[in-house]
Amino acid sequence: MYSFTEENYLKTIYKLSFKDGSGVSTNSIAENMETKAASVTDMIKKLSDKKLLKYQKYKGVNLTQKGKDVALQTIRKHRIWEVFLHEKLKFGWEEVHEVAEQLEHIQSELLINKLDEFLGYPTHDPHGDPIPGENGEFHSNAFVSLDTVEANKKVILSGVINHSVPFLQHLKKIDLTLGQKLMVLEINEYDRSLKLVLNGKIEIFISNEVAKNILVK
Amino acid sequence: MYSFTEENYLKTIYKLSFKDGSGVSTNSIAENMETKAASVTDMIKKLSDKKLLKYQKYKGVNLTQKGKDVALQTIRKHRIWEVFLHEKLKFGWEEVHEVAEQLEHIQSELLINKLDEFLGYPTHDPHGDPIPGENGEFHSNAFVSLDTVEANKKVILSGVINHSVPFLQHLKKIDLTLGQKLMVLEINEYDRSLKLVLNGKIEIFISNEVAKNILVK
DNA sequence: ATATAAATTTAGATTTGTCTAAAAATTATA
DNA sequence: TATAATTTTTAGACAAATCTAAATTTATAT
Repeated sequence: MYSFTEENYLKTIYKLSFKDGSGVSTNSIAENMETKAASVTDMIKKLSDKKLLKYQKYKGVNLTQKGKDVALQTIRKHRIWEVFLHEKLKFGWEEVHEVAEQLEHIQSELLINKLDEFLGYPTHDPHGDPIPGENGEFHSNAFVSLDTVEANKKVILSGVINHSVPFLQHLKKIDLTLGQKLMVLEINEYDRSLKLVLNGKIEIFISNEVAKNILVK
Repeated sequence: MYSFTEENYLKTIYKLSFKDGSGVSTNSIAENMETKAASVTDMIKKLSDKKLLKYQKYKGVNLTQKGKDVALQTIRKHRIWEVFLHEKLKFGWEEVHEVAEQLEHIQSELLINKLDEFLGYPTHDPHGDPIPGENGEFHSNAFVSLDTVEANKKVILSGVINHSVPFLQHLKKIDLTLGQKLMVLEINEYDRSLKLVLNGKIEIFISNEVAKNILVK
């Protein structure tokens, strides 16, 4: 239906429309896709012709409903594959993204629906991001970042903001994983670093930088 | 490493080298890949430049060891994915091929090895075709076609020669599946059609045309 | 308000894989 | 063996996605 490249553009524009607001700029897309602005302009014209987005010269782009649907289905496929890689094939959560970037473009409705069923209809991927439903519905999860949690409150690690491999590796190293029960024991006023208790046992320290990028509920 | 298209050419040439013998012809490749002879000539030059095959104008092609390796790894991936689709996602054996044609091009050594482990290192795909090992080793299975089996001999359905969807659907319809225990009860001299016993219970009739395309051990 | 900087688009070229039509080589046939 | 038929290759073109360099538009700063 849509090419590998078209799906990637739509996915990127969809994500940027939250970060950048409406009217996503050519340069912003180019940076995110690691390509040149001229290439983006070309592709935008193509996607505009296909009614996947609205485009006015020099004014940036906005996805149409059709464009959003394609983006959401691609994101859905990506996240379902991530769950498969993590839960069934035991990939680390820092390893799933790269392979899912390829798998998300496999074209087969049947495949993704059967995979979804096989995995027990997961609602979140291994980074805590919600998985859109078949019709694009989102279970928006009201997570808060760990640096806003008050002391002595018990929470569950439910997601990350920073998805980079080094960050995820660091969390793995200090034994922080999704679903982990934890409690903020102490907040250092000076640098807003935290002392945490994991599973009511081990105590660890984390910087504010790390806390800001962890989501809990 | 190699493109989707390059892998498909190598896979096709590899298979044709058994059917057609050495010096696989341009036309033969074109027919099998549903493309034109001129396109094949172009691609052959490219693959030859990359030392994946030996090519002499008007004389057909032969894969180099490097070319065979790529073909075998692609076939390995294809068949492992077929096992996954059939065993875990409950795809019918007539449905697995099409999706596996896409999945076989996902580039990740780690993925295919972890998937292989997850599936318990299968040796054959859902059509009974052997799965090459990581180093391209084949467990060549000495199956025989059902039309050569003598009466009253117990055998196990171990593969098919015809891989077409209609044929596989027909076998499904008459309850013949891989691993099925069966015995030839009677061979009709006139048309060489067979009466079979399945699992020592049900009796069915099959034509010689069907029997020729079933492999047993 | 005008000059300068930054962002965006256009023009023209490149790569990959494909095609059609024509030419050349090979094989089959009379 | 000469001619016909078939196969294969070449030449030239096209679509998708990309790029560089130049031109144009918009934003910013004095």
